[in-house]
Formats: sequence, C-alpha cells, structure tokens
Amino acid sequence: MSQTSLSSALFTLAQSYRVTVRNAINANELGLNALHVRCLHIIAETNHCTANHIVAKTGRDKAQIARLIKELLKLALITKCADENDKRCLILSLTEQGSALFSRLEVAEQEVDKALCQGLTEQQISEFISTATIMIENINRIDR
Amino acid sequence: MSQTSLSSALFTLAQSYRVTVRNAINANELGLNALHVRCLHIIAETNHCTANHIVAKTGRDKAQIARLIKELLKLALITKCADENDKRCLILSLTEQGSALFSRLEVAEQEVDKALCQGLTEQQISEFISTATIMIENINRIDR
DNA sequence: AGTATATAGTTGATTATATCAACTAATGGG
DNA sequence: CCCATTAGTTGATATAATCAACTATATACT
Repeated sequence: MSQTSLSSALFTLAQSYRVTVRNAINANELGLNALHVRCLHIIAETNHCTANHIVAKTGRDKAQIARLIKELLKLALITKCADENDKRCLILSLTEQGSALFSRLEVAEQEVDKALCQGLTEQQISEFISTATIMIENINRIDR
Repeated sequence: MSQTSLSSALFTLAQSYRVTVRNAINANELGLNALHVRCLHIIAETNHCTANHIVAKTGRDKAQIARLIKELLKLALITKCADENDKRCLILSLTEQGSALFSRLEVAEQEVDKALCQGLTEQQISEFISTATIMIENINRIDR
C-alpha cells in the first residue's frame, strides 16, 4: 500500500475483508457468504429479531434480506414464527443446528480477526473500532 | 450501532461506504461505480500503469479489471498504449477528459470523506488510516 | 535458433449480489 | 368500515464478480 487516502484505505479494506471472510467461511461451510453470517449474528444477538430489523441493521434491500432468510430457513439454521401480537412480524431465531454452526463460525471469524490484527495493540484496535463506529453513524445520517 | 466487534464494524462500514460513494458519484457522473473511480485513481497516481498493476492493487479478478478498463476506454477517459519494451504491457493513462473528470471526482470524494469524518480529529483519522493499512497488509499476507 | 515456461491481457460463460417495483397480508387510526 | 402504514414476498432485471480457456509476447534453457 502506497495509498494514504481514507477512501482508498476503506475501499481496499472492504474488498480484502470480504474476500478473506468468504474464504474462511467457504472453506468450512456450504454456500454461506459474509452477509449470511452477518444475519446469523444479528439473529443470534437480537431477541425478537425480524427481517425488518436486519434490513435496518445492514442497510440492504429488503428483497435481498428476504431471500437470504429463505435460504437460512431452507438450511434449517433458523426458524421463523409469527409474533402473537403482530402477525405481520415473523420472529427469527436460530435452531439448534443454527447455533451449533454459528459457534463454529464465530471461531473462524475470530481467527480472521486475529490474522487481521497482527502487529496491532489492543488500544489501536479498540480505537479503530470506535472511529469506524463514528464513521458509520455519520454515513447513516447522510444516507437515510 | 450496538455492535462492537471488529468484523461487524468493518462489514457495516464497507457496505455503507460503498453506497455513499456510489450515490455521490452516480449523482454527478454517468455509469461509473466505486471501482471505476478507484481505477482512475490508480491510473492517475501511477506512471506506467498497467492492467496488471490495477489487479494487484485492487485484488480483483483480472477479467473484471479488463472489462472495466474497456469501459473507461470507451468513455475516452483513458488511453492504452503498448509499452515499447514489452508489447504485452499496455500502459494506461488519463486523457484530458479523464483528468478533468477525475478532478471533479476528487472533489466529490473529499466531500464524502468530510462527511464521514465529522466529529473526528485529525489524529483519529490518521490513526484510523494507518491501522487500516496494517490490516490490509495483514490480509494480503493471508490471501495471496 | 527452437522449445518450453511464464506473463499480460482478452473473452465467453456462469454465478453471485444487489436493486426496483408490484404485490399480499396484517395493523391501527379515524 | 375505510384508509394509510408496515412487514414481508416475489418477479424481473441490473450490476458485479469469478472461472476457465484463449492469444500474444517475452524470457529462459539447452
């Protein structure tokens, strides 16, 4: 890298990260991409998780999310179940298999993170994340 | 953002940034995406720039880059010219129009950057970039 | 020189991702 | 009950990414 601009750094990082995660995941699991994994994350950490929540969280098109969810359902990694109070809302949760897969994915992910963070201190990493978080907030303010 | 993991931050940032750049660019210019712009950047800053150099720099598939270059040629934003010493190498350079467009893009990009960096100090930004750069190097070491 | 190997780039075919628009069904407010 | 809103689904299409096969030039080797 001879680049120093923010945009170049971000752009390259985004691409490289995507490829790396995909490699790490594809190597282990079948047909799941980074966005699948991200969805599993969100479902795992959110109780009462809906498709809409994932859309909001990821900023993707709802059609894309709908299809992604369909795939996760077909793989029996998650279930969907209508909310008692609002039957439009379909609550997503991990199945037992889903949880099992997810823990394995987390391990794979941690390895990617570890590789990514070689030569960085804890402080650099946490500052990086908090700066990234601010940037994300800034962006969300622009777009939405 | 309730997320604090590195992977989540990166993933979200990558997506948001892509969308924002695209909006910023599409609004102004015709049919150019973030990768086109990245290529223009690389061509602009590299003397004796070849397709292969762009491939190396971006980590994309060479087919993708080849097509992208074809588009830039068709738009008369760049020219390609065989290297005297090695006729396999096609040296890419910006045309006059290409330079003109590029300067305008740079302005647009700076605006995105500015929006992105609201509430961040110079130091935070430069530390962010240098951490990102280290991560990119780490990733390149894994993948290639 | 003559053959083999490597490199730069191109192209066709295919797949993966992303997006838009139109739609159904349930909800809540008047 | 009617209307506007919201959650989710689906079809069609566009865009981006990837693989494999190919051409042409260059380099190495004997």
